[in-house]
Amino acid sequence: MTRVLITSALPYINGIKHLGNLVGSMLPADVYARYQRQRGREVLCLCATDEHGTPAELAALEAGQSVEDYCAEQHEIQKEIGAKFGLSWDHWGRSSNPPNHELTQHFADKLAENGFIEEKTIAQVYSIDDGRFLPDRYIIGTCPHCGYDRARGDQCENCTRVLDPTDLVEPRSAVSGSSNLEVRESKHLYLKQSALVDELRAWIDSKKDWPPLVSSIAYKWLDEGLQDRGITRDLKWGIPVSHDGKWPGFEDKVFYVWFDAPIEYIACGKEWSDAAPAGETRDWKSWWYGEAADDVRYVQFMGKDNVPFHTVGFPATLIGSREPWKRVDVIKGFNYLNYYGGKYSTSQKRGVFMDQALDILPADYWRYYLMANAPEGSDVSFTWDHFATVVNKDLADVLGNFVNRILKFARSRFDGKVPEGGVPGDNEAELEKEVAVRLKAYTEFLEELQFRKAFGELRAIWAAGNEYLTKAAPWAVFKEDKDKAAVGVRTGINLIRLFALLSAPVIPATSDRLRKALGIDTEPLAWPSDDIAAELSVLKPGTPFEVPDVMFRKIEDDDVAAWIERFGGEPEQEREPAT
RNA sequence: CGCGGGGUGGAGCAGUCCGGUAGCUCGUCAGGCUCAUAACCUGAAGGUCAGAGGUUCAAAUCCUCUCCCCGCAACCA
Repeated sequence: MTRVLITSALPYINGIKHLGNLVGSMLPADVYARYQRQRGREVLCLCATDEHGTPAELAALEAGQSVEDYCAEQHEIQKEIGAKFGLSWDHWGRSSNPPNHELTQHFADKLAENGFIEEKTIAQVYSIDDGRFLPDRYIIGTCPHCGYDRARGDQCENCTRVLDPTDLVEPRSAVSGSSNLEVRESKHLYLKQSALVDELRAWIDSKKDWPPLVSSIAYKWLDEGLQDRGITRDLKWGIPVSHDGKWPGFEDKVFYVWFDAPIEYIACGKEWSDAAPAGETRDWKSWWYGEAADDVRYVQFMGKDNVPFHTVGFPATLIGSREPWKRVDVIKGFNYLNYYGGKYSTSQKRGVFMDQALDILPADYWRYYLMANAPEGSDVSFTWDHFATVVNKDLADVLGNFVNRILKFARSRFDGKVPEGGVPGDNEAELEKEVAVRLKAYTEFLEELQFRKAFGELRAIWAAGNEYLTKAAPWAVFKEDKDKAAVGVRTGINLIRLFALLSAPVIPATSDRLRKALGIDTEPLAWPSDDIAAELSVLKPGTPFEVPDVMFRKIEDDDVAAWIERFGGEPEQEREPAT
């Protein structure tokens, strides 16, 4: 049987992620993993914190902690929030853990053996007062073109011109503000991506089924000519370049975060193996290496900003190792979720972060909204109005209310048990037909990773339940034909079971509640067969059920107003004067 | 000419690869039902598919040009 290996772009350690990060990588990876598990496939879903790099060091500095303590703490915080969101990864790793050290150094060694590593000496800005080399963006000064006094060393945000740090007038450190800077020579390792262009192109050419967003970004990089890429940095926190007597002279350097972060996908597998409970054997290498991994289908999820590193950078590392490491089969890239058309901004208190979201409403509200409106085709704007509309209509009115209306009626007229009597007729046949068609489409869309369309079908299946109930109208036929009413109610309750199964990948907690109400929460969570008639008669007459509390509460106008107040909404627009 | 994505009824989107009377959700209006979270079901109104030109019996869909929005532009992750 095919095994499915799933990784999500690693969230950076620097603080709690916002909803854009969530919907672009971790959440779809989880939804897909849950779906595949439910299909009975063997799934390994991995994620980890990406902990190296300058921002981590600076965040630790600001927090007054050592970078080790800071990362350890943030790792746990993100773990907890991920769990609360129902993210069901099989292992939650750290790019700073020993397996990644070993593997990253291993890849560097292999690349060097195969002639893909080159040493170059480059000039970099060093801040004497900060005691560190500064990446371009951490140097600020006056733009020589437009005079903007807070231009960054890589680009002026005001006039958008690309800059070199040495272009800046009166440059200073963005860390301390110190202008005590100097240019120092520093020796670095470069990955000769240029030597791997043909192999990369041949590999990408073979991926006919990649989404346009992904292949176009990949080809763009290849077409523009791949530059060799520095894979080391002058930092203290990271994976040491010098090891086991290799790379003398690099004792003060670590690998660049973008070199070691994707390798953590593999190392995370090893962490997962190492963490196996007593009595359980986990073989990470069978997922990642050689012929043993031939039956593995590897799917990666990420935002579009990450695509180049996964289509070009990381594959170059794997190819250049000349070892048979598993390469990705399908990359699912996402556009951005914006907040009211603008970027999320922590400093301006605009946007919603994962912890705040859960503070407002349970995870399933967010999971459904985000996946049903995932930024697949283009960037998408989050607005509270839209969020409220989707939650109210789809979750509360269509799904939640369906559950409520059928169970309450069944409780008052049929004694809290699935009623017996009667045989399915035309209404049921029509329902089964529609559900069969939509289930097929839903399943195909999930396989194809087309989430918006998939959850459009799921919604339509929920709506078909209401449509059916209106036609069957058990409340109307109850007095003169109790058997007919029994068929309607029995079918309705079985629809709830079906909804619970089909909805589990996206709203797992709700699915649990529904299955608990029907007393089937201890059964394994399977995917329904295409025999809908059979699926709708699984719960036999006499089966007891409970009426759960309201499944989804409605979002009121007052809520929306309060959230806009709290998080910031649409920026005040200049109204055109009515002339 | 830096690269990519997008511009479809009031809002959000599908359809564009493989041309053939413009589809979905929300909103609006009307009707039905009254089991249910003022819910659900049915029907209707509303679009010259950013603009211009071209190919064709026929274009949202192919070609050319223009305009607008968003992202990226690789020592930021």
